[in-house]
This record gives sequence, C-alpha cells and structure tokens, in this order.
Amino acid sequence: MQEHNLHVYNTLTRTKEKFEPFSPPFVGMYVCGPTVYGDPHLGHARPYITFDVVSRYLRHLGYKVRYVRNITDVGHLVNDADEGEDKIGKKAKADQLEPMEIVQMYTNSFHDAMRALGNIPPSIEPSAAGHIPEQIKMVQEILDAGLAYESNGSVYFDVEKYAKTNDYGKLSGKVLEDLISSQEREGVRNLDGQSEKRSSLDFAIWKKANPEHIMRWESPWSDGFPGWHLECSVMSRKYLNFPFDIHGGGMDLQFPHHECEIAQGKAATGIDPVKYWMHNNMITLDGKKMGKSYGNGINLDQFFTGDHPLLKQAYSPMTVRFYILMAHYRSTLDFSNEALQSAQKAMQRLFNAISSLNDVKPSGSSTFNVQEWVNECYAVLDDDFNTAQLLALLFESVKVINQLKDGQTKLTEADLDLFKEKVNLFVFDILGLKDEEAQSGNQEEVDGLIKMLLKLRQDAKLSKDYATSDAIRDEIQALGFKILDGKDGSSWERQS
RNA sequence: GGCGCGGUGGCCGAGUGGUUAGGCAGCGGUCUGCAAAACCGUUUACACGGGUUCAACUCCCGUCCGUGCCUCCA
Repeated sequence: MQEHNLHVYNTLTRTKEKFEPFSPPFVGMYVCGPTVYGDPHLGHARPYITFDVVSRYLRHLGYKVRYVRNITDVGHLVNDADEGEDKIGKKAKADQLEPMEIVQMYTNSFHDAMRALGNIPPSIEPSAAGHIPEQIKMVQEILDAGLAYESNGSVYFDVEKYAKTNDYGKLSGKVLEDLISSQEREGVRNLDGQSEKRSSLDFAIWKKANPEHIMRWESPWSDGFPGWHLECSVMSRKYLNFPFDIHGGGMDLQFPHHECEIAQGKAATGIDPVKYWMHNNMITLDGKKMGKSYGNGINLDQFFTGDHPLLKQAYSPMTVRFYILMAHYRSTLDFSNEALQSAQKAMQRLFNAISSLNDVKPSGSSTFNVQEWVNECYAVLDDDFNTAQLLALLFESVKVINQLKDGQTKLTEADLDLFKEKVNLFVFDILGLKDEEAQSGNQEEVDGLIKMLLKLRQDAKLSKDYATSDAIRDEIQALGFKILDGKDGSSWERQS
C-alpha cells in the first residue's frame, strides 16, 4: 500500500482527520443509493461522482475498497398521500405495472446514467426488498435491547430513551430539547401513525401496512414493511460489519436519516457503526434550489439531450462530471448554461493537450520540475479530495504541454515519461474523465486521412494557391475538425 | 422560530492571518498569406457594519441574503 497523507473531513467531528481504516488494506464504504421510482436526475450526479472519485483514489493508494450502495425499492411513503401508501406501490397502480417492474425499469435507467457519467459500479448493490428477513431481525434486536416498542402492529424507535445513554444528534448537531420544542411549535402533525408514538421524535422501524398497500411482508408484529432508515443499517452491517470505515451521502441526509442509522445500529449491536461520515453538498440551478415545486428539476437524460426549457444546449455526461469536479464536494454548486459551457470548453482544452502529449519529444535536460508538480497533485487530493485544486494543477500541465510542443519547455525522457504517466493517472484513472470524442474506433484511419489532406493543403500553400488551401481547410472544418497551424506544420483536433 | 453551512472579480469556482488559485469571457502582443490554435502579458475580488491584530478576504460579534435540516422523501 502506498504511503499517503490522506485527510478526510468527518462530519462527526467537523474536522479533517487523517484517514486510517480499521483494518488496512481493506476499506468499507457505504453510500446511500437511489430510490428507484423515477428517472435519475441532476441531484443523483453529485454524490455518486463524488464517492466514485473517493473510491478511485483509495484504490489508487492501494486500498482494497468494498463499495456498497443500496437500491431502495420498498417501503417509503408518498409525501402527499395521506393514506401512507408505498411510493413504489402507488406508481405501480397508476401505471398498471407490477411494482418490481417499476423497480427494474428505473434501476436500469439509473445504471445507464451512472455508466454515462463514468462511475465505476459499486462492489455490491443490495436492494432493500432483498433484505427483509435481516431487517425484521434488526427490529427484533432493537426491541430486545428495550429501545423500541410495538404499537398497533408498528414498531417505533424510542428516541428519548436511547438519548438517555447515547448522544442522539451528535452527527447533525441537533439538540434533543430543540427538536422537541421545534416540533411543538409546528403543532400536531397529521401524519399517519402519530398517535401511535410515545414521542413525535420516535421513528418507525417497522410499519403496519394499510389494506391497499401493495408491497408488504409478514413479520411478528404485522403484515407490513420496514421503516425508512432501517435498510441502510441492515445492509451496511451485513456487507461491511460494524464498525466500518466510510459512510457517504448528501448533506440533506444528515438528519434524520444518518442520525437514525447511528441510533439504530448502536441500539441493535452496541457498536457505533461508522468511523468517517462524509457528506457532499447540494446543487443549485441558476442560484435556486432544485425541486419539483420550482419547476426546475432536470433529469440527467435531459442534460444529455438538451431537451429542457432551461437548457440552451445538450451537455455531455463528461461535461457534467467535469463541472462537478471543478468544485469541492463540500461546497454548494450552481448549474447554469454559462457555467456548463465554460466547463465544456475547458475540458476540451484539457483533452486536446493530453492527446498532443504523445507527440512531444524528450530533451537532454528538464526545465520543468515534474516531481514537484506530481507532489502537489497528491497533496491536494490528500486534502479531503480537492478535485477543484487538482484541476487547477492539471491546467498548469496544459500550459506546460503547450510549451513543450513549442519547445519553450524541455523534459528529459524520464521526466517526460513520469509526466505522461501522472497526467493520465489523474485525469482518467482518478477523476474518471473520458475523452468521449476520441472514443471512436477508427481514430487511426481518420488521422491518416486528415493528415493526407493537410499535406495537399500544405502543397497548395507553398504554391500560393490559397483558394485551394482555404477550401481544404473549410471542408475539413465543416466536417467537425479544427486545423491547427503550427511552426512545424499543421495538425488537427476534433471541434468541441 | 431552532440547528448547520455559505456569501470571492463579467460568469463559475479554489484558497489563505502578511506572497499567483484555476476555468470561461474581455483586452494587448507574438506567430500566420488570412484565420483559428498555441504562446506571452494584462484589467475587474473577497456581502454590509463593528471589533481583535503590527497586519484580515482569512479570526470574533452583529445585520442582510442564500441554502440544508427541524415532515415516515431517500
């Protein structure tokens, strides 16, 4: 395993801590996955790209990462439905489809979007519906520990009792008294099951299903379904064991979801389940938060096709990925056409420089300190995965590459090899970017053909037949290629 | 109302108690038959009001604004 100085920001302590997993070289990482009842949207892009880079970097450092990300396909109530219907069940009835058909459909489209964004699939992607027995078992464990109670067929976690001996709120910074008074101020909530609870803070770990509820399972307490926080506790425990190293998710999940995960896990096992809690920040759109009520929710597919009133053009999946990586994961990030267009251009410039790196010839001496640059790249990644700074350093490398081409900067063969290796490592392996344009399989044939045309154009220029040379250039450009005239002849690249 | 996070130049976005972020856009130059590209140089900053300090964009307090949570939405 590589020596490193990786520090990660731990929400639990609100500080950056040196990363030291429980049993190196193994690292367990759990990230809250999607609820598959709708198309993947922009809000899905950020957490999964963030933790994709985290897993890529950890693996690069030599860790054996087991990355677990769940598929939520069960048991969550519809926000605006007073009957407490299962979200997936409701959609199924509306569309006249089997619930599991819906689940499969949106799981597939989620996977498609993730693949397009360049995310490596997790090691294990367990589904909540596939872990009902384990969830029933954990409910029983919490009951046995005396930290939950049954009420009318449902089982609720007893928050106030748990809080007597545990710090409920340590992750989110909530104070129990504040929560109570805040809820009193809000008045009595009319949500289903409120009267069954001893305290409004208590949350369901097993919920009795209404008669019309489609997705339901037998349990010792009722025909019903597991509570909304339970699956993550159960599946992270099953595949990573408590305590495990990293738990990730969006900042919006801090409370109550992750706070409840800690409470449940501790109640059931006596073990504080997670060492490092990592939270990515939210995305805004033209400075406003996204949401259905704002009419600015955009599906990922709409980004990729440009088919949305707020989008002036299509943005490729890599442009979205690049743009997200231009900001630090703990900052809010604002999406706008202007910002995405600038990201698209910047990314193309980066790729163009990298592809031209292969043509650079080594020199007898070096005028650029490659090793120092490499060290800086590692230093910024070690500082809580600062991809924004890494990209700044990579644009420094773009400048260096261009100077190498012009002969203004020189590198020895050893330095050049190191430089090439590390530029490729950071851009493609760690940031997970892909040069989509260069993916076509007949790259070499195209290169040969265009170079032949450039030769003809050069001949025309030498005989001052500019009409012909310009015609060749215009035709090539019309096909989507740019002609770059340099001191040592012409080269070409694809137009962004 | 409570808890948390943030307000950086035309736009996006890093970072720091005293020294260049970076990208996109703009401007000037080199190169070029012209153009593009590339390269060089360069203009616009740290919400507002106090305070601490030799020194604050960076620390503290207040105000305003944005945002997340306080809802069985994961």
